[in-house]
Amino acid sequence: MKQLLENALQHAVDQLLKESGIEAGVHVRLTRPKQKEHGDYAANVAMPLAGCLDQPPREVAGRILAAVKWPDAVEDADIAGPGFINIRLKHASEAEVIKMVARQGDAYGRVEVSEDAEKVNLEFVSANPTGPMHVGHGRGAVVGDSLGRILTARGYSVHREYYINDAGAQIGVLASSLWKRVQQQAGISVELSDGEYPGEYLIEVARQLLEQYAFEDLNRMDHDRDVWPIIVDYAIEKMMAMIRNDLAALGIEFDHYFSEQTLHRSGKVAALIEQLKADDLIYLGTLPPPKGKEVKNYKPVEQWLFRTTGFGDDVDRPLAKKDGTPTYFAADIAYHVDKFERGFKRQIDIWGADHGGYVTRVQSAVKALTGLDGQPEVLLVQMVNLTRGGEQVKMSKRAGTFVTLREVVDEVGADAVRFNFMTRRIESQLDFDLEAAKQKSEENPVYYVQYAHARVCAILRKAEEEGVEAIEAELVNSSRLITDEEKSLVALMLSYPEVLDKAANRHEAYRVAIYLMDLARGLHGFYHKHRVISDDEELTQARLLLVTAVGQVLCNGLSMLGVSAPERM
RNA sequence: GCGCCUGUAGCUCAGCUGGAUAGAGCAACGGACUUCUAAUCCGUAGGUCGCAGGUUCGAAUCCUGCCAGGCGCGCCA
Repeated sequence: MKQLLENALQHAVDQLLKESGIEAGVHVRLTRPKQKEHGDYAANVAMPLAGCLDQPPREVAGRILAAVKWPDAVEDADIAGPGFINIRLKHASEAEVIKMVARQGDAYGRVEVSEDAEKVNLEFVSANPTGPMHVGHGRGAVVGDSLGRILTARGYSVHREYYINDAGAQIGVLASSLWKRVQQQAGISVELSDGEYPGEYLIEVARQLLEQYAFEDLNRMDHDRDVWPIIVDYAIEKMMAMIRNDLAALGIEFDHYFSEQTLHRSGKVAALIEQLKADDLIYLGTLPPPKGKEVKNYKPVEQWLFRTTGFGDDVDRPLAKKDGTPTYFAADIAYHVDKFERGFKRQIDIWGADHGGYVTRVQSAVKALTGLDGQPEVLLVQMVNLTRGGEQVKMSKRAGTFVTLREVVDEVGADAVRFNFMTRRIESQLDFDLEAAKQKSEENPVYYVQYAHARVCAILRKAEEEGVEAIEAELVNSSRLITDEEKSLVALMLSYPEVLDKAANRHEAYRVAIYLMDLARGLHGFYHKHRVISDDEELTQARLLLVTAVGQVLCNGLSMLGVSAPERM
């Protein structure tokens, strides 16, 4: 509908400009006014146009109105305020949305995936396989998963990937931590060193390892050549199993878990470095000491530096040590280039805010190597502060007092975790209160929305009990829906596809959550003011279809967030 | 010191590719269950949109400077 109106207006505007011999293109954009006296849609084109044409805005608006050919659904349009064009739709045609929802069901709001759908690689979570995920990872996971669902609904071909950092120093630390736990299990007295992973989860892993291998056998083998690979592989496998399991508890799955190791083993990282040398994109140099931050034992060291400054970065970035040992950055580039080679020209990465400093350098490198501009599109998700009853939950990785994502999901439930993480823009830090998340009030909006859905179901059950049989949707007289509450629900449902579209285009999945809270509010308000089932048969049928449609849209929206839509609460 | 993010009601947040009287919820106060679920609803009250300039017919929204908080700043990821 919005699109139709915009086209009609745009046509009139173009014509007007043509007549006046003005080249400048003015783009029509419609908004939904907050005040309903301002109509169903409003356009402000006359204002910017007034400047071009050197005429008062209201006069320009008049000329536009004279020239425009409205679609049938338009009741009337008038000029208001400083020069807004307010458009009113024939209400009956708006209310027909309830039939559209009935026809389309789960598909309402979605667009069909076409053959030539744009391929998008969506990388998220990518937590290091060195321990359990924390709530911060959870936020990224939920945001990424929901965005994936939304993009899919809006016709993109989405490929979900998890990048496993299973190479590098941290993996060595993980393995040595596990080895010590194994030794401890065997009764040998060793202490974890500073920096090794103290979490108890490794004790359990050590136990399992010893069920497969006798300690004596492990101890007899050559430590570096034979035992170490066993320990390393076992540790990574167990950590990833735990992570997948925890993600599954949130209803999150990936198409592909991409191993960093494979990039090294296949020689892609080494080849990348050679290529960069050949292209003169890297050079042996020394970086100045970082400013403002004390670096203990700073020593100027020669490294292979990537010329990212040529692509918009502040300083060149180290890619490998002098001896050629690659840094994680080299693997990271190889990974994104690999995505490109697999045909992904759109890459969306969801990272924690603490990785914000790496956006420019990765984009610079990707641009240098593939020519892609602004890829990957990185969404930085801000931190989560975990509180309980308003008190900060103290966490220390070192002390092992660490609240894991899994513990939080088990305590408050996946639906509450998911919805709460989606109610804020990713740019704002999020206070997640464990007590509030369990409470059943508007402070915990997930129940508010779910309750609205359950309430719809209750009405439909009641109708069935009373022997009221719903007639075919197309036969319903939707023009009976004339109260403010009904109109407001109709308008909200009409805007659902627009909300989804905006959420997809701007990568702002939280919009769906905010929308659902509005729709639920509309439903609750309607419920208290009007009865669905009454003696007026025609009205009953119209309202039954209305609430059925609301229930459907609530359900559709909740599915975008991976949250369930219960029929009873 | 530099970069990114944030600053809107007592609290948590929407509104931010400029538009009409800045919105919700919680908390406060007052009401609504013989009715399709009160996990709900209705009403009252609550604001120098961090501060100061600028651009514009019009600024919470864009630009600049400042203030405050978070994150980050080579050989970890």
